[in-house]
Parts: sequence; structure tokens; C-alpha cells
Amino acid sequence: MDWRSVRFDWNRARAFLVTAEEGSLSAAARALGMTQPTLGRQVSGLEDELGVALFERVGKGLELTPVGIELVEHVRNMGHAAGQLSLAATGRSQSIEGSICISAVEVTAAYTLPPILHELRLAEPGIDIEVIASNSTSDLKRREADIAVRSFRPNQADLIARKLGNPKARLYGARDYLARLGNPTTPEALAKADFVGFDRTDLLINAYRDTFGLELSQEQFPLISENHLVQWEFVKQGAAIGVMPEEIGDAEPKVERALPNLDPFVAEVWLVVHRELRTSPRVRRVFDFLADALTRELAT
Amino acid sequence: MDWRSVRFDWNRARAFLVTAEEGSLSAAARALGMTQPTLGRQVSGLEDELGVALFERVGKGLELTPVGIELVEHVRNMGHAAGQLSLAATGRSQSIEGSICISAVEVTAAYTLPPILHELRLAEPGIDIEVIASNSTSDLKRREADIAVRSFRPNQADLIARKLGNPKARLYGARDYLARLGNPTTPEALAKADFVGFDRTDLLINAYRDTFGLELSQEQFPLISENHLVQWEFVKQGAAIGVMPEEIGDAEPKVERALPNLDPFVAEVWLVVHRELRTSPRVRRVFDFLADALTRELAT
DNA sequence: TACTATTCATACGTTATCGAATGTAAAATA
DNA sequence: TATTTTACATTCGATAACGTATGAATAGTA
Repeated sequence: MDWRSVRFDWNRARAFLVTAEEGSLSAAARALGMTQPTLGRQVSGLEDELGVALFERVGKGLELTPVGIELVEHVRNMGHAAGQLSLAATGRSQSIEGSICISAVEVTAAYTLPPILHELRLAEPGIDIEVIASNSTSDLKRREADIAVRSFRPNQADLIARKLGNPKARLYGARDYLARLGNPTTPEALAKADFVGFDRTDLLINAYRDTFGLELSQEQFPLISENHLVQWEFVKQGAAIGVMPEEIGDAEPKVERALPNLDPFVAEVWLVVHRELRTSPRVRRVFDFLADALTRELAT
Repeated sequence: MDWRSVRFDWNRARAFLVTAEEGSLSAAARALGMTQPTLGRQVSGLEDELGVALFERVGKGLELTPVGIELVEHVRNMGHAAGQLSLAATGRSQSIEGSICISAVEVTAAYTLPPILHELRLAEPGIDIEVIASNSTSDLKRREADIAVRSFRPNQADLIARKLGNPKARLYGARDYLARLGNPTTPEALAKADFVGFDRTDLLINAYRDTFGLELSQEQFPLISENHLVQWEFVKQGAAIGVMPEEIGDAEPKVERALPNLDPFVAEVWLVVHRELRTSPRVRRVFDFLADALTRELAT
């Protein structure tokens, strides 16, 4: 076998890949945890090494040359294989120490996980933990996280999911806000209040009607935020009615259940991990710990 | 996009790949033009980085662990993509300067190419040339060489081939050796001589019968060498009869044609290049130069 | 058994690479 | 138009990687 064609600096190929995908050296540097000069040197080093111009320096920013567009396909293949390698290696790693990344929706990340993860840190000081708080369903297959807490069963084949329970979500409002509304006891009475929502689509209105029997209109959603934590702050400050899991809503003294007799919304909680990672002692340890803690949390 | 999974040192992956394929750190170091301590550091660095044991240090030499066997598949994919990248980049490189690698059978490499390549060096001082002299049909698709001189039309789709001519090969023997045989003038008389051959299979005997009408037996091939240059030395020293292209055989004063009236063996000469590399000015320059020079050589 | 030829591991001086700081230039913003 | 933001290029000291030299251990051979 002859290795002439693989002798070039592979790290420079990585720099090229990330730079091309991110669109700038600075963004690539942020993504890789390196500095912009380093990325710049590596990319131009690759250009010299291959004898081609990959980027065109056009004022501020870079732009792929036609040659660069053609070659980025190949570094993308390299990157894909590198990702597979990393995935398989993490799965086969037998060391309990290292870092792990958990993805969860904002409310879970902010209110549910911290005490659990604190316990985990005490039990396993060698494990470093990173939490990604995002309502977007981050893709485990792309290694954005090692473990994810989800509210639905993922349908991807390579993912292993365990259902932890059925948390109940209820309507909450600040005590003074509910008082101002006259402490409504029927859906019809509450339907005159303001509500917080994720966006301005009809999905939320339909969900309120189907779940709680509340007939609401677009005008009753004056406060919109994609961020559930921001929504909750609005609720706590008495600006509107919002939805929260029981465990979190009941623990907040400023608010109380609106229409406590109403049937709650029954959600699901799934703990998800990539099949490849399941065999790693570290991932398994965290997965089992989370599963245990969250199950207990939901049982109360 | 999240790049956590590609943050590991890709050069270490390359070190792992070549070490696994070559079987030892020392061999990998030779193949990559690095030193053995460097490769050793890179491999163990990757092991630390991934948290897995890739090799088992067993006495002399390394042995892949089960995990290593599994992971080498992925670095092989990386290596394949890296090779594709290098190939495409070389093809797109617009710089005439750089190195180029030419593969040819030993006789061509030793006698035909040197004067031609000397001329080329004078015309293009910026091009460094490497010649691989090998009778094995080195694979252009694996980038063992950029350009190859072949005696047959390659049938791989990605290769571009140009036929340069039909060199004639004849039987030669040292003058004193032919005199000792009584200067044979018929195939029957020459068939009592000794011959040199590539191996001990029947292919050569059949070729002698079909081409020159010589009925030979295994016993008449006391001198065997895979190396055509070694064969030629045997012929020059009067040890046996051998085959050579006319241009080379006639230029050697120590030998003369055996049975000069016999029809020569008509061979073919093809110049071959990978389709991807054809667009490179450097490769194209060398290709055209070689094609021109070899065509003139064969016309004389 | 002694010898040779490999192999991988270690120590140390040198080189090359990296990151922090700074400069420059082009968009976006006001 | 002045200002801010964002991006790439350059410089220089610190650091990490490399190569040379050497040692230890193993497998093959006389």
C-alpha cells in the first residue's frame, strides 16, 4: 500500500471542513474551540499543501472557490467517518471518567436536572457534565448530545429510549392575577384571561381547546416566547396564564393552579441514548442514574 | 451543526490507520516519512483521547484489540475520503511546480526514461520526478503513481490511456555465447540454448512457442528472476538467451540478435493517467512530454 | 546459547505550532 | 457620516510536537 495520498495534514482538512460549513474562520474557531488565527493558518496551509485556492478572500469573510466547492465534498466524507469513529469509540470506551452531554427542554434543564446532576457529581466526581437546554429536538445521531430527555418516543432506529413516566401539566397563574380575574372556576370564565404561547400558530389554540376545553382566540396571546423559562417568568409576574408540569408549578409560591379540578395534560418523558453509546460504562452510568432519579421524581 | 465529534486530532487517526494497515509503528513511520516515536505518541495519544485501547503491546510488535479492529473500519473510511480529496486536489491544482510520480516496468525505467526525464527536467525545472520501477502493475487508482507506462490497455473506467506505438522485442544473446552455440540460424538449433525467465510457470514456455516457434522445456530456464534488469545482465554476460525491445537490445554492444530473421514480438505501449489528474497542468505537461518523447523513441 | 535484526519505549534538545494581542478593512447601524 | 460590529491578517512569546539518540525486550538463526 502506498500512502502518498494521505500524507497531507488531516487536521487542516478538518479546519477546511468546519470553516466551509460554518461560513467563516471565526465561527469555525468558536465551533472547534480554537482561535481564528490558528484556523486561518491551517486553511491556508492546506491550500499551499494541495496547491489549490479553497477560499476567495472577498472583503470581510471568505467564499468557497469552485474548486473549494468540489473538494469540500470529500472533507465532508472525512468528517462523517470521523464522527462515526468518535461515536463508536465513545461507545467502546471503558473509562468511567470523562465528559457527557445531556440535552433537555429548558424547563427540565433549569428546574429538574440541576439537583439530580448535583447528586450525580457527588457520586461520580470523575464525570464532567454539560447540559444543552433547547426546545428544538437536538439530534442524537449528530452527536449534539450523548443523552436526551424527550417528551415523545423517538422513531429513529439507532436510538434506545426508555419511558420514565407520565408527568401531569396544569394551568398556572400568579395568585394576584387570578384574584384580579375573580378566581375563575369554570373554563368559560378563565377563557377571558391572557395566556403565554410559543408562537402565533393555531397549534396552541387547538391544544388548549382539545386538552382543557378552553376556547381561546389569537388576541389572548399577547406574550409570545419560544423560551419556556421566559413564559414562566411572565406567569410568575402575573401577566398571563401558562402551562407547567405539576412538580414545578406547585413548588412555586407565587402561583397557583388555575382550574385545579380540570383534568391535567398528561405528557410523556423518555430518556434517549444512541445505541452505540449504550455500551459505554460512563454513558450507561449517567443514563441509569438519570432514569432512576427522574422516575422517582415523576412518581411523587 | 455541532462539531464535538470531530474535535479529536485527525492526524492521530491517520497515524492509527497507517499503523494498523502496516502492522507496526516502525513500518507506518517509514510509510509516512515520520519517525517511530512520533507515530507511537500519536497512536497512544489517540487512545487516550478516545478512551479506548487500540493496540495490545505484545512483546515485539503491536496487535489490534477487538475495539481497534472495530474502529479501524472508520479510519479506513476517513483514509479513503482523504485519498479522494488528494486526488481531486491534485487534479485541480493549477500550479505547474510540484512533484510527480511515474510508474514503468524496470527496463523502461532504467533505459528509456532517464534521458527523456533529463530533458523534461531541463524544460521544467520546477517539476520534481519520482520513478517507480516495478513489473507489478501498480494501481493508479490507489495513487501509487500519477502516470504509468504500460504494455497493455487498462480496462478501468477512471483511467485515460493513449497508445504510443508498437515496440518490437527480439531474442538477444551475448556474441560469445551465440558463437559457442555455433551461431544458430534456425529455431531448432537455438532451442538447445539456455534462456532466462520471470518464473517457473508454463506461461513463458507457451509464449516462446507461440511467438517465436521455439519448443522449450522447463530445464532450459536455469536462470530465473522477477527482475528484468537482472535477466538482462545474465544475457549480457553470456549465460543465456533473453528477450528485449529492439531499441535497447541493439544499443548494447555485448549482445546481438539471435535469429535476426525471425519475426519480432510486437508489443504495445500505453501511457496512462487517472481521469481526475488529467486536468492538472503539471500532470498534463508531463503526460504530453512523455507521450511525445516516447512516440518519437518508438518511431525510430 | 549467543548473536542479529526487529520492535517499541524513554530522554532530551530543537523546531514548529498555537494562542493572546493588535491591526486593518468592510459591512451593519444609528 | 460617525460608530459599532464582525471578520481576516500579523506579530510575538509560550508551549506542545517532533526528531535524534539510546535502551529494553522479543523473535529468528547459527
